[in-house]
Amino acid sequence: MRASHFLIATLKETPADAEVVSHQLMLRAGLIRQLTSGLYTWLPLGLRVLHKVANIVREEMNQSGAQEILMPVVQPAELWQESGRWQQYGPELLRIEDRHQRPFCLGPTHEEVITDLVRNEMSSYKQLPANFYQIQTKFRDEIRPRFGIMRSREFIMKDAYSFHIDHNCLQETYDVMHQTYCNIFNRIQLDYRSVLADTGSIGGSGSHEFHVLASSGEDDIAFSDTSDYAANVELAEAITLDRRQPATQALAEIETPGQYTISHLSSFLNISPTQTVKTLIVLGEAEDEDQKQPLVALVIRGDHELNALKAEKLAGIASPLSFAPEERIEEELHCKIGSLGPKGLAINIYVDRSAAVLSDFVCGANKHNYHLTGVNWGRDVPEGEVVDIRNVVVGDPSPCGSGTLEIKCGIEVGHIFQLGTKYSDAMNATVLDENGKAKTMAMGCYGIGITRIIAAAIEQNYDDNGIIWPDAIAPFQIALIPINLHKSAAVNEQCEALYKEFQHQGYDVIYMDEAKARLGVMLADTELMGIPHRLIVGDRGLENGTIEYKGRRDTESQHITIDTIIPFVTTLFS
RNA sequence: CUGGGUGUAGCGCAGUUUGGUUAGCGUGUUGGGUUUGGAACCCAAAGGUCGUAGGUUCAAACCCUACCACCCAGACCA
Repeated sequence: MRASHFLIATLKETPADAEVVSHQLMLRAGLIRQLTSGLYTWLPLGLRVLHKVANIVREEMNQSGAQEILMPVVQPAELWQESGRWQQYGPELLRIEDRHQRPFCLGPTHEEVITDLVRNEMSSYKQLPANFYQIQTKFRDEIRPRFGIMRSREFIMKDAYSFHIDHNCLQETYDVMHQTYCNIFNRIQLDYRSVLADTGSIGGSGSHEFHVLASSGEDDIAFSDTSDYAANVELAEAITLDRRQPATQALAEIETPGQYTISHLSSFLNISPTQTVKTLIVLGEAEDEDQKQPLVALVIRGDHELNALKAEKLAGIASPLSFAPEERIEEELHCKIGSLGPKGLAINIYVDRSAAVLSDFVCGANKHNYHLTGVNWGRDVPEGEVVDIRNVVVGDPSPCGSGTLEIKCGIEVGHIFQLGTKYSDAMNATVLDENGKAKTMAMGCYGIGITRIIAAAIEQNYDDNGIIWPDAIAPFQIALIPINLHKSAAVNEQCEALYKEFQHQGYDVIYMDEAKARLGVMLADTELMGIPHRLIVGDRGLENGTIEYKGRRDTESQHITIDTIIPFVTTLFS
């Protein structure tokens, strides 16, 4: 590509409304422009990257045996009513009507459409397993789009859906997809982790997320420092190896005026927050629809955080988890929120494992402005049911049994699920089995955020001068930069020859062929755009028979003799 | 949705407190000239419904009212 025929839309200054690095650099390098909140136009440079990522995903998906299809963005409401999600989905689902006032939606995902297709087209177990995928635009009316392309409303996703006669077959495809995803992220050269994940409202039995590690990530990932174990903090099991010690103190009630938080309380008493517990009151499940939801107490160690996802899975606790209103606590427990404790509570009590091994601890006295010290389970307060309801913290023992946990931020770029029969049941998607009986197919679904990968790759690869693309997804592999093009016939001739040769050999080259462009501008632009390899052709070098090479991450240039430049470039990409 | 912030030239901003002639600066753009190994210099020029609508006033970018858009935090979210 000649720069004279290519929109180089670089910006010298950082646009004011971009906060995270990838968003800033995507705007500055001229990859995207914002149309309105959460909607972006892909400029020529950005689209090149998009295509490279999509092609890698496509190649690996094809390699895995999946078949590419393309489904509509606009979907009829009937299908969503059939699966029940027309009601379940909130305002995130953008609903529209056609000229006949027939209801449609913009697809945030395609389970319904694919299930409808497969139930119509597939009739025998002999056709299974089958895995269909598409690379296509999705629309989710996010409450708050942010971080540019990272969480936009419209985005491009690779989504695949597999169909199986039984769970074993599903597991096999799931494992193949897990490996395929590893292949994809390896090819793009991202620092990523596959982590155990929550299946969320989509249900099913198994799920992994793929996270690119970056400080701007919105998810927290816990890892073992000595094994491969990795899990989303939402899901990571919190283990305690401590044993409860025998009681040594007597129970005492002390006045603690104004001490309503753990940090205030522990500095007031000059103790560690790890010697305290906090009691959180949440809503339970009502026995009848018209009955009030009962209150349930959750007790965790003072320095720990409640994990809502774990808590709402416990028997008798309402999902989604919600804290009890203060009025109900005061009314029914006769105590304000800063002085709660497990002592004498006439409601169900769940105690986190780490809180359950404490002895001689401090907790609220259920009496405004009073706390108890020297508290011991069983002797002073009911034992409660011991469960895992807290977030893991750095230094916790890894649940895999090896090493301790570290926590890093991750950007979710892929997610694979075993759906089971949730959609095939609802939509009656069956095939005949070996006995000629109709059998509901088991399903898996597998997503990759194509556009999000681009932002994630930048978050992981940039410096003060701009983006540093991994070779596999760079918009151009090589920048060819002439010096004094308008004056030097030798430079012109050499560049044209090299440009033709690179094209002939199939390299993506951006030839900075604008006659009057200044060197500094060309260097700054190609660095900002993140072109991984750069060749400079100037009279000075040509006189010595050399061309200058510099890799985007290199600190020094190399002078390569002209007749070895092609083999030299070949070795760069081998 | 709640809270905070911002809307003035393509981009980054000043001017608004205390209303007053022709709305500025940097950068970018166009034309001309001098330059040419890291965003160069000189000259000239184009480019503005001051977010929108209404109001106050002799006079509004500036004061008042309503609305809209975008950004940030939270909540929410396969």
